[in-house]
Amino acid sequence: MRPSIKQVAHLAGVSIATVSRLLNKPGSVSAETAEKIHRSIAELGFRPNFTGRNLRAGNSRTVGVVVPTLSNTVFAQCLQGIELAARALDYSVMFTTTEYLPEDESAAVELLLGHRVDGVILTVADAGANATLDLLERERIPFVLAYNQLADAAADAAADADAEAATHRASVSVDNRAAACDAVSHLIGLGHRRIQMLSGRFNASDRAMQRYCGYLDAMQAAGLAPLPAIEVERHTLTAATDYQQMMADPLHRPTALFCSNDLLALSAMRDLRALGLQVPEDISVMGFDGIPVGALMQPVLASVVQPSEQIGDVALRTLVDAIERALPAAAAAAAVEEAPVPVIAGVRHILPHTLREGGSVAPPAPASC
Amino acid sequence: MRPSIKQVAHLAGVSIATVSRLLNKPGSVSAETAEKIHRSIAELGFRPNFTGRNLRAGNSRTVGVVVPTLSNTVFAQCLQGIELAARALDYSVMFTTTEYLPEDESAAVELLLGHRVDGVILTVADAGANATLDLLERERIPFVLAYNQLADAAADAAADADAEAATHRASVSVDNRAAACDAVSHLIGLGHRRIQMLSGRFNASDRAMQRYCGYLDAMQAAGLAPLPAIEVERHTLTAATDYQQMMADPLHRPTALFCSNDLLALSAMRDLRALGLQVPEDISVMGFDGIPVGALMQPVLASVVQPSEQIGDVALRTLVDAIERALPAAAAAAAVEEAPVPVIAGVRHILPHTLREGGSVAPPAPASC
DNA sequence: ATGAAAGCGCTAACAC
DNA sequence: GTGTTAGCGCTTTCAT
Repeated sequence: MRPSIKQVAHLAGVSIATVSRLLNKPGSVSAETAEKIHRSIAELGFRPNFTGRNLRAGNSRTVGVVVPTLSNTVFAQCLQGIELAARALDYSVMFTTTEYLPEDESAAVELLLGHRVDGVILTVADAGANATLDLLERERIPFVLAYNQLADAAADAAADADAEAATHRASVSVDNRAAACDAVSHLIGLGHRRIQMLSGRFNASDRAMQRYCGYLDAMQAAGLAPLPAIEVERHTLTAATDYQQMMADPLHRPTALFCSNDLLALSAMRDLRALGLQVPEDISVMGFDGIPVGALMQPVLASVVQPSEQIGDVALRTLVDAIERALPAAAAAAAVEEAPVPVIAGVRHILPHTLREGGSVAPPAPASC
Repeated sequence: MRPSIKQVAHLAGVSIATVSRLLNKPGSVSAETAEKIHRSIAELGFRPNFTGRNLRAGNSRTVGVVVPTLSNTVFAQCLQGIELAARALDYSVMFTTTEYLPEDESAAVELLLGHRVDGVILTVADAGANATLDLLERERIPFVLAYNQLADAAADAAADADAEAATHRASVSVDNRAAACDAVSHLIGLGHRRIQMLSGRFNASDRAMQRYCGYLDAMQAAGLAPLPAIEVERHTLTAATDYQQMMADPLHRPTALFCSNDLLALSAMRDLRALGLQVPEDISVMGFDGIPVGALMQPVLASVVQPSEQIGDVALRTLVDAIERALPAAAAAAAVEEAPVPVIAGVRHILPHTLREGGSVAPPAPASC
């Protein structure tokens, strides 16, 4: 076994309480005993065991993170932001993936709960009706959604009583609908009229639907006929033959594609090339996410840039805020035998998005208009 | 406070030991008590507290992961592989980043050690002489290196006594030197003779140096004059004016660039375009890593493909092997008052690399030969 | 300033 | 099959 506070105390000839005190508030022990203890610690190579500390304290200074996958740069960057911020605040990060499987969301959270994380940051398939979030709420574990964008309080109030709870939930995201609307409006401004949205599965990502709404907003505002979105699985279109046929027809082919994420946009560009189409000459492609490699490509992928690392950073700081605000509250509540309310009251961070212009987007060819 | 095994026992009218038994080996309690206990668990929403379990058991079923950054897809994929494998084996993952700062490596590991992780997977700047690895070894915490490639046992034996220790260390990687040699040989086979290596800082990544050695191997085997590598910071070359001058000169300009990683290759291609050079017509570019987006680009980025997710998978399984092999050993050793040896004896996994051909590489223009 | 002791949640002997 | 008890490493009253 590794040396514990006990061996240190023994070697230094003091009680374990004194060692603990030195570790926590060094001011409260005399200089000479401190000296002795420090020597013992060094000699034994003692390192405080967080497990013991956590058990005693009832908190772990650890947050759990649940994202769909790390294959999408967006989530990797977000996790990066979370980790950086966590380290700065002296928190540790326990990390899990769901592979976009809603049933894995609960399993992941259950595991984190078993580890007694102090809070959770997650990106779920659908933040609207989500058993995992209900679980978190029931357990009164602070959590913050990343990328999932909660409906605003006004909308909630108009809805039924269930929505009430959602009002208290926290999320950090861009305004997906407005951002998508901006992107599509940009295409319209360039002269495009037949704009097709290509989207990840709506049931795998509520953002996809929000972005489609933004597409509808822009089309309708311009008096254009919106098209139904094409939902695509696994970022490859090669199997979608109906889609290929549409693209093959120069008369009905859209002049611009708006993709619900950059991976999709990149794959689409690859597929379009395979079909013999040039971007942007034959068709423009606009992405969403603004992943860094998009800017290295030729042509540069035009895209809505989300501040992913910042989303992680803000999510973590919001979460820690809630955790630490809950601490005194919990103590007070315990005194009156009442459940604490560590849920985060309606913090809906909307971070600014930007439009990255790029060579993948250009005015439509005159013939197409 | 959350319900503990104690409240469950009380509500069910049994002792805490019985509850614990039901949780661990359900066979050992009678059907009716099991029923009662299950009801109490459900009623209270009880969830076993790993902290208590870990404190008692002395292990945490948690592994620590330390990588330089998540901004590089390679590490994100690796972490993905680790997480998947960990979940399958019922382990949790605690994750940290070093931002390529060697001094952060130790800090990260110290923190993980405080959490009493059962083992660590890490990618360090330099696996050769590394205080962090020495610490891990001293603490007898199993660890596995990912991407860092340990020198082989034969080389160690020839070296001094210090190298002995390294023999027992585990690593999972491709054969960086051979892979780089393959890549450069491919370029040579295409007719290139002036091949320039562009590399990340040697002191930030020992792989960079190993890959440079592979470059040297290939050049020398072909009887060509190797060029010193150009070390580049932060994946952008715009500041390196001497480099720009070299590129501007069509006579002395290399006909091919071999980059120590794909991000660098992509940045280089962007910079070459800015200089008015065409890839591959004016110059070929070969990368290393085989990040997925490379295959979506036009031209496709030719690259050495590392199986990053598999590296993570193998690293985790190797680690867990070592952890669980160490358990009985530790118990036995404790009996005879001797230190256990959970270090992993010289497991050097070399995973196969492949060469992804792509349009970024072509034979040199006749004039350049 | 320091020590003694209780207890956080859990498991594993050891009784019965 | 079940209960009693000790103890994992730590913090924190409460004494002194």
